[in-house]
Amino acid sequence: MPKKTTLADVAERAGVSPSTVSRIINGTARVTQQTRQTVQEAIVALSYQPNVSAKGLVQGKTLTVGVVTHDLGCPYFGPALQGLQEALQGTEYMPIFLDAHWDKHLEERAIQRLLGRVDGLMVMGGLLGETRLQQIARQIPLIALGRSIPEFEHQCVQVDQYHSTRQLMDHLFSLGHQRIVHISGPQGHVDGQERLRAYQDAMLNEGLNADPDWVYTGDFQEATGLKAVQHWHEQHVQYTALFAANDQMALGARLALHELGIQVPHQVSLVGFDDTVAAAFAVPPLTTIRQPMHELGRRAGRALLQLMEGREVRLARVMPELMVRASTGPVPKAP
Amino acid sequence: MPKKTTLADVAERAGVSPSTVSRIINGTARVTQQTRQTVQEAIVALSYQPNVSAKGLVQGKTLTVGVVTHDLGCPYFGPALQGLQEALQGTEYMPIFLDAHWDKHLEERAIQRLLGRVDGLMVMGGLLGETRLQQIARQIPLIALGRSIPEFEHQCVQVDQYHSTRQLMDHLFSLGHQRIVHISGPQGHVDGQERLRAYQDAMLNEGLNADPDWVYTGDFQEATGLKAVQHWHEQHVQYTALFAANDQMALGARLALHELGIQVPHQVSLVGFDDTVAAAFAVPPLTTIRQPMHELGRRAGRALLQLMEGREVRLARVMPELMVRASTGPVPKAP
DNA sequence: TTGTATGCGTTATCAA
DNA sequence: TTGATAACGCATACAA
Repeated sequence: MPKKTTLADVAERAGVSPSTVSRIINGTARVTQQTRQTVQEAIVALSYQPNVSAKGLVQGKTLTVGVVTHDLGCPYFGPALQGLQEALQGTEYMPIFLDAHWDKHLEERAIQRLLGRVDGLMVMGGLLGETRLQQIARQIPLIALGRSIPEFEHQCVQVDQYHSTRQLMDHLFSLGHQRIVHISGPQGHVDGQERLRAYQDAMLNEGLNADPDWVYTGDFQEATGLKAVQHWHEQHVQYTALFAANDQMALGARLALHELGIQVPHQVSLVGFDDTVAAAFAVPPLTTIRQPMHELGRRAGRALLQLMEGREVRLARVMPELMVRASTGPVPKAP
Repeated sequence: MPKKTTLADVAERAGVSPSTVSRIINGTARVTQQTRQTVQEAIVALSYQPNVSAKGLVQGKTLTVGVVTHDLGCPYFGPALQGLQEALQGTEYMPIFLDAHWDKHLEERAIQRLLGRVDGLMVMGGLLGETRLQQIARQIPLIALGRSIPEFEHQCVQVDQYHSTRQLMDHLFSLGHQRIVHISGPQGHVDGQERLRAYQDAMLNEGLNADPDWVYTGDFQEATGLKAVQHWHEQHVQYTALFAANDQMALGARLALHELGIQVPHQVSLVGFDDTVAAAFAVPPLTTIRQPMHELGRRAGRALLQLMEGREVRLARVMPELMVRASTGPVPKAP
């Protein structure tokens, strides 16, 4: 194992002091063209790599940011992670990702481990309570994606869940649907609850008595969508449209409908939420709400950088877009 | 910003020396029950968090590992990332993920940035040449997932691409298929090339002249699967089975077939590779090769830990499993 | 414009 | 069993 080259090595080779090398690397002070040249060459010749630990220690930073997701493999967060990474491009920061497996305690533990190890934190979704998030926000630069933290709203990249869901419901109403069932998100999930509330309000507003049986509590996984449809089938629940709180469950439901020989959209219209890649390539392509996660991730990343520089951020709420595709159609005539 | 509590603070409060505190935290030496008790309390009371930079500096480690993927949002790698994370659970290591956007130069740059910043490296897939990987492996503990590095085979988590593809082809042959087209992976991708080679060998072995038009060069993205089918349609290429080099392209192809009114599997049988979640929930569910990515990620993570401890690793090749689902059926009788 | 000296928080070596 | 002390590699205040 060859001993790592340090600033001192470079300095020696270039015939200058370590501080000069440091200054050249960081652009902290002006130096003569001459010395700069010599030092640059020495850096290349020795293929010098600064030691992050030392740098971090002296600057009181770690040059990393922490990202807590529900599930690294989740198609919903993927683009957001990429966007974040793009934002970090060109900076000295690198992201550490940890997932919480949809478990509140694991989430807490992940954050606990991350604190004191990163300079900034990003929470994607998340089940943690608002008070806890407030505490964290006071402790460390924090950006939340898909959550609203009271007193820290400007540090939250928010997508309007409620109104876009209402828009989705209006789309179904306009097609004549009245018997609309819903697969919701898990209990603690804020966005999921918003979508549920919008569904309920929309039904109420349309004068449709929302049968409690029409809501099946899900967990955002494909398998649950499948189970929900089977459940309604066994209970002989009749419906002409199914709104799943995310695309993954919608696609699970879609498979179940297929297996039951129920045609989409001729017998049942199907809608999801998120617009994951799989939704666009489903058969038939899924009508859904497009959350521009890539862009949001990038925005969140930039905001986090600002926050870590001590600057203020003021993030605006995003209105997502309704993507009408082939999975929705007019309500069937004869039952 | 309250100044961070340090070892010294804890020591002062507990009335002992910093070294004692350090020893207690790391279990480096035996201490009396008495002092241990006092120190533990001080740690909790001050909610002390060790400074990773300082620790890293003195130990010559960074306590992080780097992971380079093609695409963080890719459904194929998600489970592997989770597995890796599980392996790191309970250790002091945390993962930094960087994606290379399927670009060789970005991959090189990502690795460059990671070197000197992490204690170990994991390359998932990747387009980098073997010689470069060898160089890297000599420099830093390296585990490759889905690649074989000459001289470092035992540091590679490998899945047998060739024989499993042959198995897949045999499945199609046994159903009577002869006109089998293939959407391949990108040029530089080793696994993709293996699958292509197996396809060609299988066809040859079956005495079927593999029309060069039957291979469409893809890039592992959904959209390409769609384009391939459109291309063959325009060229009036006739086929009864389509083998896509991964599930994502298979699902893209599946949508294109749907739009052309071609039934799966009644008119065309469809197979993919990887067994992503979306494949299992496709309509109809996709016949494919299951790569146990979660398990492989975990295995790779454990191996990396061993490597960083200076121990040897000896990873065995994995034989993936053929998942026969509803997207494949007997070759249609009349054309 | 450049060099010297100091300290960041921790672990490890050596005494006690 | 414990404490003092010396690194670790870098940035920076201060001196030249």
